Amino acid sequence: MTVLFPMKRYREIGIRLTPQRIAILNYLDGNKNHPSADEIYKAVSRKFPTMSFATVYSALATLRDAGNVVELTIDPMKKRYDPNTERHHHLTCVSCKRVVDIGIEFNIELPENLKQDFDITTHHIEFNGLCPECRRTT
Amino acid sequence: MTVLFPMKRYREIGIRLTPQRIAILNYLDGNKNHPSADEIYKAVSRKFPTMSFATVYSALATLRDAGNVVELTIDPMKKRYDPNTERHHHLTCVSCKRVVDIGIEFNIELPENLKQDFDITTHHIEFNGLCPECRRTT
DNA sequence: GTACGTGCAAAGGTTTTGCATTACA
DNA sequence: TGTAATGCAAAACCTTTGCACGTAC
Repeated sequence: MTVLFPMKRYREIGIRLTPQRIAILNYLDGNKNHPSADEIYKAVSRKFPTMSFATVYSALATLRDAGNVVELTIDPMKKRYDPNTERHHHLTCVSCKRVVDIGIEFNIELPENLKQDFDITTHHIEFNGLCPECRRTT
Repeated sequence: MTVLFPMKRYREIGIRLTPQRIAILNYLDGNKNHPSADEIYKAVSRKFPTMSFATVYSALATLRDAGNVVELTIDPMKKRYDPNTERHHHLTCVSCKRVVDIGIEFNIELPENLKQDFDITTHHIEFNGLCPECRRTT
């Protein structure tokens, strides 16, 4: 089991590195499944039977505030977490319901009158359609 | 109180027009506030004291399936409903938390290799920033 | 040592479900 | 009249909170 994330960096940010948080970070590192808090809890508590929901939620909130995970609002019923903090977009496959990364930078050109009215800092595109796997088998 | 939506159309679609549904449709018609099920319940039950949550939820699910309202997944804690079914985007104001329509058609140009991999049918852009009102007072 | 994280249980908020009753078409 | 919607209550989910205890720094 390799610690793939920069532990030193978390200390610098001021985040206390507890075994539970290390386990969560290890689980999330490179994870492309956009897991929910419950899925993270289930996975991590396999190796950490005493871990509680409250700890997962509080750890995720801390990591979110520190900018180390992104909270996704794609699923209507629960939050999902993405360790990839670089700007990217998501496709929800209407067939298998999976959430797939779309790592393309689109040129969202705002009309001048809109620029004058709104002060837009970020944007996130939610695509719906078929993922490559489902497209092949349909 | 005018019935502003095409009642005949709902009959044609096969949706039964109950007084409760008419009240919900009247409340939603032209509504730009993207209300939650709870807000819809509160507003409609003022005129309809016997109305229950279950009725609101089931009516909204029916209207969503019939394509008459859009279920928005912008708010992490609850679904919001939009009677505007034409394609448009949304800005969540980081200051007042309001959800504002962005009625601009952006040219989301998909790269060729992406087009070959994915079969994308729709997209929805979530903007974050300041709405015109909050921008003025900040 | 101290501030902060953890674990447990309980509560809060949103949505769904089961079932008897009511009413649209 | 028959099928579908309503109303009520309870349950199912997801998330948050309070508090005593434990631990990273």
